[in-house]
Amino acid sequence: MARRSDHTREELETLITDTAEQIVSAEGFAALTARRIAKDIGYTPGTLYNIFGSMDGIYLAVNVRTMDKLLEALARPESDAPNTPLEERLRIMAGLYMDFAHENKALWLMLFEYALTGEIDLPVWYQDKVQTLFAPLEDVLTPLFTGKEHSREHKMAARVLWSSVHGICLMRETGKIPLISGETPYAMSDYLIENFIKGLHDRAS
Amino acid sequence: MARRSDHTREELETLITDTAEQIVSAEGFAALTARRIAKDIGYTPGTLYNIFGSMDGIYLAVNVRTMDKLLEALARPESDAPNTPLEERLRIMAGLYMDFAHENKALWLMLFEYALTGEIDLPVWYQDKVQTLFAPLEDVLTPLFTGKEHSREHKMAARVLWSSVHGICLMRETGKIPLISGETPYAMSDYLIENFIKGLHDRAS
DNA sequence: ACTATCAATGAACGGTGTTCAATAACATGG
DNA sequence: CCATGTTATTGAACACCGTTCATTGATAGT
Repeated sequence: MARRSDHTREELETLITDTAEQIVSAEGFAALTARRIAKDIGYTPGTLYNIFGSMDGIYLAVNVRTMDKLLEALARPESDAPNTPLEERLRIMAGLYMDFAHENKALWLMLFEYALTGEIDLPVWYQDKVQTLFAPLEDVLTPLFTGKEHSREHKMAARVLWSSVHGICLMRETGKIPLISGETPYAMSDYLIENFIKGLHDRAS
Repeated sequence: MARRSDHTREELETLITDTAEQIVSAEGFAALTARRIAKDIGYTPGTLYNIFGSMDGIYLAVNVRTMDKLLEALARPESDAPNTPLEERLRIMAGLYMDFAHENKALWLMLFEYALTGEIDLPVWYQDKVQTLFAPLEDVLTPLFTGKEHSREHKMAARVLWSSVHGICLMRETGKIPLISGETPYAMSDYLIENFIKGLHDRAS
């Protein structure tokens, strides 16, 4: 039996989450099992259930961490240089998103595999976390939507753009919806942003 | 033992696919197991493996059928009325897509759950089937891209629009990426199409 | 040192996809 | 009509899965 005070409850939480994250990164979501995590940390599955209640709890913990990393990636300074045109800021941000998804493929896919699989409602704190993902995009779009009467449209534009880039990203990472030969997802997202923003400007004038 | 000539091999194929489709429709992808299908059709799991080799084969068979039904739905006459402006045709088609996803939620989700889960490459005939899904959208966009030099852009526009509507649709059906309160996915897709097409027209002029 | 607490265990349960020797239903030739 | 060969079908078995829970044993308090 493992020494009872080898780790505090908090230490175990992060130890389990760390290990889970590493397994997914290296071998994909399918390799993430209770027995595997337990083996890697030198405990037994029961301990995972003391801490997280179920595998779902572990999935959520890993996903929250992935969202944090994603938010960090989107805040990279390139997109914050002053005097950068709005459209280019958007292109950079979309690029950062796609880069992140590509470099953290398994973790990024897990974000949505799990969301799709689960039939039960996600906890509110998790939903709130998801909401925060839109903030960087909304910030970039702010100049286009001054005035309170455009608040709804502002939110909508952010979500529409987000969904769209996400859809393109899914094409690339799953490889199931085939890209056009020779066409990069970056070109596709640029094309989308270019025309969508052009349309938005038309409205303003 | 079931009478050996109760069903031909072909009959068994469709019988299994039918049953699998029905189980997913009624109870979701998670309820689709080999033993369950076998029980429903009065055979044993082994028979499924004689016919489809593995559960993957059954997943693919169901998905192909779903894609066929989707293609059929997208070809509904509403979108073919003459003198309909291109933008409205697009809005209708996006609406038909979202309607289909909503009315066949479990089957539609299965299309992507499976694609995400599987690590192995999909068979070519399946990839070809996926390709056909873009055709209706490409057809609608044809007037915007006359001339051979725009062939690539034509394909790209279709895929970008498709991915985008798909992303919005995912928001709605999974409920994980929250929609704005009071904003329908239809409004979002309309907003996307309106501005994207406006941008495309700018280019032309 | 004794005791009460409780983290950790490991066996067990009912499920999964999958394999494969045995079987039984059929088709065929004598 | 029977014997034989073929093969679809079976069901037990394997290695896994998430999850539960009585038992155990390390710890902390007295």
